[in-house]
Parts: sequence; structure tokens; C-alpha cells
Amino acid sequence: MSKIILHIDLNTFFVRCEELVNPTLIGKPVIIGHSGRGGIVSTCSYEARKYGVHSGQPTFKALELCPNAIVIPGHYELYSRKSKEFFNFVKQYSPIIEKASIDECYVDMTKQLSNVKDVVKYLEDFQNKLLQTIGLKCSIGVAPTKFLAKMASDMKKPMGITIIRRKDVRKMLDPLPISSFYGIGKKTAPRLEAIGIKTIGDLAKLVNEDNLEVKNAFGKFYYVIKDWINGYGSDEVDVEPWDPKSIGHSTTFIRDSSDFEEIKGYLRDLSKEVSDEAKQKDKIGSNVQLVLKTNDFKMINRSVKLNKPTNDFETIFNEASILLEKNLNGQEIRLCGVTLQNLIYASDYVEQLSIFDNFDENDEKNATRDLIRELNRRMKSETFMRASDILKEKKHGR
DNA sequence: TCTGGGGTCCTAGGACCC
DNA sequence: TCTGGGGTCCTAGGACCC
Repeated sequence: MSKIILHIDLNTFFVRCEELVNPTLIGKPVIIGHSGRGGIVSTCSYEARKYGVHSGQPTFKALELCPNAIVIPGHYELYSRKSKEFFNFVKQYSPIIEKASIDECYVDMTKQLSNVKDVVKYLEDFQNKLLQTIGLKCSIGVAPTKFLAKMASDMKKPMGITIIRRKDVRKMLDPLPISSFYGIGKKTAPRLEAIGIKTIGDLAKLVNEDNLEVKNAFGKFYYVIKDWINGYGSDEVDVEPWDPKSIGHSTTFIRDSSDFEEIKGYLRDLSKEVSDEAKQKDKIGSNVQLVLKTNDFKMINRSVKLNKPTNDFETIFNEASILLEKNLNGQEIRLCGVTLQNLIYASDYVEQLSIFDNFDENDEKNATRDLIRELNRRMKSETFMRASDILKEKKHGR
């Protein structure tokens, strides 16, 4: 039997939070984002969207389109607090909830909705209660899979309710532009359009014919897409709390720089932030990554594996600095970042140590590996010398 | 005055081992 | 004179999402 999965998406969440604090903003064009160098629109009110403002747009450009817009830098503590209120509200309806981001979640409501006659009415009540008690507006998608629920919640905004039944998949998905498909972004969409795939319907047709060109274009993702587009795929709502696999911070400079010491200064601050956050979350990581963005927007990623996981500031900063030194070659840089990767819980690692009685497995492994490599090298060169001796002897007729 | 910052996942190539 | 194939680990880069 199919499940009943909801995708709940808060409408212009950041803007709505600001409106709750300052109601005079209601009905006005509001932009959340920075107006300084490199500032872009994070999100904006529907009033601003009427002028062509959208997220990702440089703020100065948005202000050209909509000079009366009110620009707010963003209050993330407020958003985070309201987000928690939202998730707690949803939990009153079903405990099977998966946070997808700060302002959206999947909910398994199979049990709650199976015997409900008027699902739309039920969900309208949900929306109204959320608005009355927390002050937030949302759009809801209802479907047998997570993918379809996600697509559905996107169809009517704000305060929309959209139900996609499996038998209606073709009818409801096929007319949509290919770029609206979750997982097909601004690189893949133009490639598909170039081979005549303009809508989800076009893609569905070729996928169901097992078209080789399409198959090659997607790699592993192809089989996922084939399920999704036909109304199958994951309906497992993952209740595990989010557990970060990496912690990173980056910053765009006030002006581009190619100066080692200047950039190293930024790395110091970023490394400190990363270290502090990792400590606060009880995480240690075994990879340090340096990210540079050049003035022509090329991304450079360099990383190094440590022989034991850490969240120590000095170690992170040192490793990042070494990577910077190796990779900075006169290029003008506009952004740098530091990320600690392959995170595990520090407490887990301590347990591991105590099991082996302070025996450091990684050090031991590395030492053994180095030794074996050295032996291999020697063996090879000895073999080679002997062979050349033999050749020499042959040549001289001895 | 061009294009943020936080992430996740996948792929591909090279080094190395057996 | 010719030159494997499977598997793992590490690194770099790219696509995508919010």
C-alpha cells in the first residue's frame, strides 16, 4: 500500500519572520540579503518578486529593478528559533518527520490521513493553525513518494495544497519545464533542452524508452530518475536528526588579494570559527580542506588527510596555511574558506582509543605502510642493480 | 557594482597493493 | 619485449540544493 507523504514548505520564511517582528513590513517589497560587496538576495517577499527580484540575484541589481525595496541583512538566530517552533508544531501531527532544511520537511502521515475523508480540509486546518499559533504560512504537497510531495508543494504558493496521486503523475508532471525537476539544475537543464527535452513529459518518454543518450547523461542518477518520474522511489521519511559530515566557513574579501599574509589572516579567523563550531558540536575531522575562488570565479579545492582526527585550531590553521602556500601562485583571489571534513564524534574516538589502550591505529597503520613502501623501493632498486650487473657481465663477456 | 555561504553527493584519475 | 585486473584510498572537481 502506498504511503501518504507530505512535503511542507514555509512560504518566504525569512521575510515572514521579519514581518512578525516588524508588521509594518507586511505588503511591502522586502529583500533579505547583504547590500555590500558581492551581496546577493537570499530571499524576498512576493511584492519584490513582482519587479523581477529573485534569490541569487546581486542585491544592487535587485535594487535597480525595485528601488523601493527594503533590504534586511538577515537575523539567523530569529529564523533558527522560528524554525524550531515550526518543527515542534508539525510533530504534534506525526512523529515521523524529516527536516530537509531550515524551512521545509517531509512528514509520513499515512496513519493519520488514511481514514480522513476530506484531506484538503484537514490540511487547510493545519495551515490555519500554523498561521494562528506560530505566524507562519506554508505550502503542502501530498503524494506517495518524497520526490512527488516535493514537486507538489512547489506547484501552489503561498498557502497551497497539492495532491499528486500515482495515477495522475503523467498528467501533473509532464507539462512542467525540465528545469523544475528536483535534481536537474542549471547545468543539466540546458544540456537536456539542447537535445529536445523541454518538459518533464519529454524526459519521461525517453527514459521509458531507455534512451541511451539520456542514460549516459545521468549516470547513477538515471535509475533514480526513472523511478521518480513514474511515481516510485523513496517514501522513507528519515527521522534521524541531522548529523553534519563537514563544518566549513568561507568569506569573500573586501577586495581581491594575492597576498599570502593577507589571505592567511582570513584563514586564521575562519579556522578559529571552524574549530570552535566543531568543539561546540563535539566533532573531530580527519580532513582539512582549503577553498579558494579566483577573481574569474574558478574554484580551487585542496585538501589533506591528517593522521588522526582533530578539532584543534592550530592544526586546522597550519594545514590550511600549508595548502595556501602550495597553491597560491600570484592569482587574484576573491574568497577563501576552510572546511573540516570526515567528521566523527569526539566521544566515539575516545572510546576507540580506550579499547586499544591508547594504541593509535592510524599512526601504526601509516608507519607500517611507509615501511612496506620503503622496502618495496629497496627491493626494486636491488633487483634492478642486479639485473644491470648481469647485463654488464654479459656485455663484457664475463 | 556583476555573481554568498552553508552543505551533500557523485565521478574520475592516480597511487598503491595483491 | 611487453605490459593484467580487481580493489582501496586519496584528491580534485563538479553539480545540486536551500
